[in-house]
Amino acid sequence: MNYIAILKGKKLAATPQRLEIINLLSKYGHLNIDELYKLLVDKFPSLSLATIYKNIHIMTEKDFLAEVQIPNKKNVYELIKKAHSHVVCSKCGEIVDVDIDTTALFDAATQVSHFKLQTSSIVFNGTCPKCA
Amino acid sequence: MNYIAILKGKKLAATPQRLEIINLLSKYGHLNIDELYKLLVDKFPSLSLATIYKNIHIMTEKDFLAEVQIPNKKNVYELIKKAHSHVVCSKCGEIVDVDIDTTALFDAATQVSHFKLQTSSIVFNGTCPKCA
DNA sequence: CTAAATGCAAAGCATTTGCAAATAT
DNA sequence: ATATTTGCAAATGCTTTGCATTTAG
Repeated sequence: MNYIAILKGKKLAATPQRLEIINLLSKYGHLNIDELYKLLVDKFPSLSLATIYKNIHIMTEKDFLAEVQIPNKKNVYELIKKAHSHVVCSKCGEIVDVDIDTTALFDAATQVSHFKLQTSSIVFNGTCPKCA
Repeated sequence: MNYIAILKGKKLAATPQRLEIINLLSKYGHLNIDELYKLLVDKFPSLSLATIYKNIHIMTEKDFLAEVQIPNKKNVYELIKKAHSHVVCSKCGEIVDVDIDTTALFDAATQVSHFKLQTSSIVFNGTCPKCA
């Protein structure tokens, strides 16, 4: 994946800080602001939290990243991918992407609410195999 | 519904502030902290935001209220009821409860993740009939 | 009467903003 | 060379905390 080209396609400068944020999200899947900061300071000792916030914000706005809200936890960020749901372990905090078919649920919610539905945010809470 | 008895059953004093918070949530369904404050100050001119925060916190802890996270909006609170999903209008912000069957989705998520799942948080985003 | 809750002010975090210096294109 | 980004410090906004006073049981 050529992240430099993607960034430029979105009119964003391919700075080392940005590329490393992307690499980390690609490697770890989901990270919150603090986790990103801790992973980044080694490489960029002068790194400012403000830079992370600004970058997360603009890359989210340009639909390159997505924010995921997990109940009772800090927001985490992930690279944009095809719509999917999340499963969270309440013991260790691990977050897993799950690609499950939500069309029936959309249909049911549409019937009950009479809304025109576009997107969904679905988070399951439970215990992962390791913690079980 | 006798809210005084419910509060006492949970070892919480039935103060006028608490009872009015409950009445408002019962009437409006979902409210955020600011909305509650604005609706409460008329009746309690000396009301402090800290009181609302403390009450929301303890009543949530005692499973009398639930916090609902809506993407890109402030958290709202509702009286505890049977598990349900939420539908939000992206134009006017209206939030509607929908009681839809999520067992198939739980099963699918369990199969994919191998987690033992307990709860889910499901929020749909779309346009309500009035705004359509 | 005593235990809990309220209201105020101060403190604590997370996030945003303004701006000068540095960097990317 | 110009526009964008970075990093710092200050500011903002939301939530929590400590404590004296008031209220509920």
